[in-house]
Amino acid sequence: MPATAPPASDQIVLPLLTWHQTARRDLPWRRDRSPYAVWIAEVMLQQTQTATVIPYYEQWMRRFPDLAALAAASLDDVLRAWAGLGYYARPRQLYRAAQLIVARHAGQIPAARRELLALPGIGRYTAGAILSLAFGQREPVLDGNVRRVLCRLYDIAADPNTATVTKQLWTLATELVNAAPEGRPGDLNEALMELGALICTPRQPRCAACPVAAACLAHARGVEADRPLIQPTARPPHHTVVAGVIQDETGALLLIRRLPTGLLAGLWGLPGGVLLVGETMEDGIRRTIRGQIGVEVAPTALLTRIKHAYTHFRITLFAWRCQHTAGVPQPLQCAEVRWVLPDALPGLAFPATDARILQALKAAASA
DNA sequence: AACTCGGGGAC
DNA sequence: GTCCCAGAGTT
Repeated sequence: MPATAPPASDQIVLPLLTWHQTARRDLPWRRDRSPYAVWIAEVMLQQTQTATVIPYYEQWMRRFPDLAALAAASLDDVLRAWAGLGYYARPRQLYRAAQLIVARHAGQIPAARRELLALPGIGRYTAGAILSLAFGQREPVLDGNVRRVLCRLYDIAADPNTATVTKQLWTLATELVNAAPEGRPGDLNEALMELGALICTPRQPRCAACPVAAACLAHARGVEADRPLIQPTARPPHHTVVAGVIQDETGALLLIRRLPTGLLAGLWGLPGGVLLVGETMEDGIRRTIRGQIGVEVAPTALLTRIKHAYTHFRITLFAWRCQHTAGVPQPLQCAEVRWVLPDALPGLAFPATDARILQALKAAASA
């Protein structure tokens, strides 16, 4: 009997919990439901897929096994553990929050929604996840998975990212967690997310295996493939970026540390920048490096070319070997500049692009 | 409400 | 190539 009306919470909660008991994946952060473990995992999982997070999470928990270890670390340690995972405001906020928890909450992660939301990097979703998964509280979560699941179950035909629909979805998520049996709000929230990850997927949802297909309004209407409604997105701009690989006679590399705000904040990298329209790569290298660290260089040979997509633009990055011809490096448009021997590179946090250039350099040196 | 902020898995 | 992921903060 296909659904003809929006499902009642009771039609969803028990089938979902029963399904979840056997379908639930064994993920590293599910073996430890301590507030610290949940917090770290949830922040790492923000806009980041499970498979990407797993190795970072395991390494992080070895390096910073509890909140005291994180609070006692240096920001550089924290950024290095995060390097390559993206959205680098996250580790900075995690670190700041750890210090605040020590100062305000005697080192214990607070179990109150208001206090969690007051911490940097913890928004409505992450607060709900910590409160329900670690503390067993009846608080809802709404992430990308739950958003999609709810848009299908209730056949919400409007743009799901508007404020109106988002509010509606939070209300639905609240109703569902309120209908969970005593002591099961965390399981219910996890089951909703797990359903979105395993069954109610963005493309080709596995409705035949879905425990709540009978209650799903979009499925009954045959429109599950069109929920949630997607709106066309503009193509992001493209930039050409140049970077200089500058080595002195000892083999040391000239590296910069990025400013503490903005893109890739606080991470290390090669000097360089975005090419102007019509500018040659050689001119661009000389100009950007002069402005960034006040030295004159002469590009000699192209080392490698890398294509990379950021959130709002794409780049093609050309890394050139350069001769340092004049000037003492100084941090004009960066936080720091330093000559670094190859052995010391593992001690610095690099974004993915710079890590790839350094890998190419290492490969060329050993060839 | 619009914009910023990475990187990669899956198709 | 495209879509989108256990989102949060700023303007």
